[in-house]
Amino acid sequence: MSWDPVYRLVKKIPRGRVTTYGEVARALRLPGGARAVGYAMAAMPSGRGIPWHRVLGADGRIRLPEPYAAKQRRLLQTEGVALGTTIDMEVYGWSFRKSKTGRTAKRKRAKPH
DNA sequence: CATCTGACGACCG
DNA sequence: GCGGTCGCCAGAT
Repeated sequence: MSWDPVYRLVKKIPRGRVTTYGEVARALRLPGGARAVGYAMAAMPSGRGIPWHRVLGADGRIRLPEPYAAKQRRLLQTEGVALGTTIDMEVYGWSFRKSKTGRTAKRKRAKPH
């Protein structure tokens, strides 16, 4: 399937920064297709250097089943992302576009790794 | 070909 | 503020 654009976009996410499925879907012109993006992640070939763990739900919550969620949390922590009940998108959130509501511009203070 | 499901998101009660 | 429902796209059965 042609999920290449999705993978490429995810790979573009800087270390220590995260994004949402909806954000990716919008960047790929897939309105409402956030689920499709999630499906793409599930079908993602492992070992491709794709930082899939940097993709979260719009609420900054991990939308993965337990086994994967734990792994994702660990990976994010390794990158210096503060993991609470929900990840602070205003701090670690990252947009593919130049600027968006907050994100890169309004970010509070990313915890120094 | 019809229907359900899913690593989502927004709306409504 | 929270929980439930509907809508979105793609794949599987």
